[in-house]
Amino acid sequence: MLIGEYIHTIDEKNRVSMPAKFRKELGKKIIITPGLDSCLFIFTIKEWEKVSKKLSDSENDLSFLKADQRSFNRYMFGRAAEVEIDSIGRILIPDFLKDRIGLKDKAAIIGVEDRVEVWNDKVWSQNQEAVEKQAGELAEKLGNSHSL
Amino acid sequence: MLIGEYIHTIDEKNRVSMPAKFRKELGKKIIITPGLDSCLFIFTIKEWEKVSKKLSDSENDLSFLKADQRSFNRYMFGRAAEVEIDSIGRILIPDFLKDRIGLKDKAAIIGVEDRVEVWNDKVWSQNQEAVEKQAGELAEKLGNSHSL
DNA sequence: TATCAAGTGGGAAAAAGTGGGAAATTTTAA
DNA sequence: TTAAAATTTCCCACTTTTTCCCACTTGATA
Repeated sequence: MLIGEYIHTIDEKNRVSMPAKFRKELGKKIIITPGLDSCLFIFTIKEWEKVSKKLSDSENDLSFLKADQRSFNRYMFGRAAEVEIDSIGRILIPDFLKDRIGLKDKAAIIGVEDRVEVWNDKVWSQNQEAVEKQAGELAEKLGNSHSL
Repeated sequence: MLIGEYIHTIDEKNRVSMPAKFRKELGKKIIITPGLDSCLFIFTIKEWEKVSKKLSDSENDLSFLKADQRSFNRYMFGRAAEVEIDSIGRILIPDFLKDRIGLKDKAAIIGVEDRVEVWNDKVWSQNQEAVEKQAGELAEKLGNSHSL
């Protein structure tokens, strides 16, 4: 399971070290996509196959016939990248994804069960401060809606 | 799987480089057609066969009126072109397709699972900015309909 | 203090993308 | 029908980006 928070440098070549603790589970290749909220999602190939199967949809209709589907697919596939983890554990973050979440200098790399998230470190810490305050409320809300 | 965003130059001879990452999957010949939402669709020959079968199959459940289907098929088939990828990975975009989406200088070339889309780069980025704002909603909407 | 693992930085080689000239082909006009 | 003009195709060369490899730094451990 992927857990924990790591703050790593992003260098001028757009490289970031994956935390050593994540490497085994992630394997050699990963998929990096825009996430929801201002972060990126990193999936293992296996996990991505599950996700993309669900995205590409319904049996044998042509997915491009529905406007909503087109928009969302463009967003998730069009702005995704298959990335290799290099021999010493680094990945390359494509510019278009880096720009999307305002990455520079430092990235917060977060394990969230079966995926990894990448945040601008400042945004991450602000976000956490905010969540901290509501954590109690959130737990109750979730608890009510699907019996946590 | 075709994924990712690439911004490439379109030169005075109407040539554009296919992203190197797409070339293997696309093969030597491709079909380029007008797409939906001010872009062009590029299919592999194989994928095109699937698509055209589904579009022309009267048994399918496209929820189109017949007359509409005819019009749509004229649109997709009538203005499609078979194009070769040259020895260094470039394609030629026919003028009538180029004009249709206002291509000049820079093209955004997008992998969307099993097709490639070609956009005017400005139009693409505006489009994505808009989608970005609704991504959460869209995810929930699609998530409800087929349990993302 | 020596050693090892993890993270960071940078140079050199390779690959990808871009531009343009010349040959081949097609079109146009006499 | 032929020659000139225009367009298309093929090939080469330059520039930029990416990839690969090596080395340094830091911090934890024995």
